[in-house]
Amino acid sequence: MSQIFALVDCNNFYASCEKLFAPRLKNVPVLVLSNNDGCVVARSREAKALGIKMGVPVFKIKQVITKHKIQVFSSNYPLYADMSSRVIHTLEALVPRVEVYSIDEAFLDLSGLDKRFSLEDFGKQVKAKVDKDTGIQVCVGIAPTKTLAKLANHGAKQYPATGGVVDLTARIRQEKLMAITPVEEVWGVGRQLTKRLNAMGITTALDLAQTDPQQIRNQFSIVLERTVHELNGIACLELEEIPAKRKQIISSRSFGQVVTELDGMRQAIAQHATRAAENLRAEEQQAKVLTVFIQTNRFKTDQPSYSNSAIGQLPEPSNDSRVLARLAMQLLESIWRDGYRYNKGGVMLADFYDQNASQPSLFEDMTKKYRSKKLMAAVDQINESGLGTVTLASQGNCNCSGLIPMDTSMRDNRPSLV
DNA sequence: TCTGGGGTCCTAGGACCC
DNA sequence: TCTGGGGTCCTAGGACCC
Repeated sequence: MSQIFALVDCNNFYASCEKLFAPRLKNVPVLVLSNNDGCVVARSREAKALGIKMGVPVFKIKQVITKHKIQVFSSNYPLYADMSSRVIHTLEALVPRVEVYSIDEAFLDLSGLDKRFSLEDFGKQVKAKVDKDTGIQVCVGIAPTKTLAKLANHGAKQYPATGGVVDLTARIRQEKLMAITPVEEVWGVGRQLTKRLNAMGITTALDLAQTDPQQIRNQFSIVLERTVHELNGIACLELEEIPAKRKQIISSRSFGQVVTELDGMRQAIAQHATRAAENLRAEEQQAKVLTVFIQTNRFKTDQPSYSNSAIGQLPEPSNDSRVLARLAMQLLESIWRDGYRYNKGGVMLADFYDQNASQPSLFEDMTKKYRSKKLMAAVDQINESGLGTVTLASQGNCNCSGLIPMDTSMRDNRPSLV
């Protein structure tokens, strides 16, 4: 049986979330900014119409913001995550198989849908139900492959006459849409590939679909070859209901203020190590490899630049904040150089092991391990309870040792941006 | 003054083994 | 005398995604 996928994508998600809770923002251009309010990461329909581009630094569009009285918001991830789960909840009540692809997108499996219904009608029902339940507007793209469903969704967004739903199950419709869609809009084709494809005379999605897959594989990669197949209705990507375990966890951030002293950097890095460890424990995993990196502002060409990273291995996999923070501190010492103006730093964890299936090594102290687990569980519970916050002394704000309260600025569990 | 923060997969090349 | 070649693992870097 051939498959049918639907891609449901929330319109201007973060901006829409902000609008939901402020009726005064109806028909008003809205922007949502990245951490530290650096870049634009979401624009309402009205803001897009003013020509504001995704990812642009705010300071470059100050005048436009003032002139058009654009409403600007710092990002509020807990809100977006909450709205996202409400949307997903609605979708899961409508179809049996849902893949949560990102905070504002989900693939649905429509293969088993009753053939008496038109797919387009079903798409409209989905759209109406999400609107009714959550107030969020979505577009729906329907097609026999994920890549075509993405394309259908793009069409639904691009052309208002579609009513926000495009059914691309018929080949003739696929070709019609592909012929008028630039190749860079295809899922998996980014800036670099676009340059190379254009140079070969491939400018539309249809051009790409009609190129020999073997040639694409030879000149590019197996990834782009799969894209060609998918554009031709041959599914290479399956619906993935159960998210794969993460293989890497990163905690990093641009600093609000430039850091010039090792002490300040120690606090920041300890904080990142702790946050990464929290995320690791939430996954019930342990890490064996930790990387620390620090860098100066790459946009400032008038001051000396420096960026470096150091990788360390633990003798045993761990998700104990204290163990990971200690290693992070050692690694930081090894790459720290005085005399630079640092604006970013972070911690990466890798080489994961299942916390519940780990083999104790010959020399491992099981009592210590058990205590560590109990302590970390208690810390996480307190931190989640909202009763207060417990942290490591190295994270700053106190000169005592052991576990202490800290400020909450970095405690949010932020999902990835759109 | 002011430029995000996560993730994934693939490939190429080197080390090493037999 | 004969100095190969295939497999695997690891890593760095590049490309993509949201």
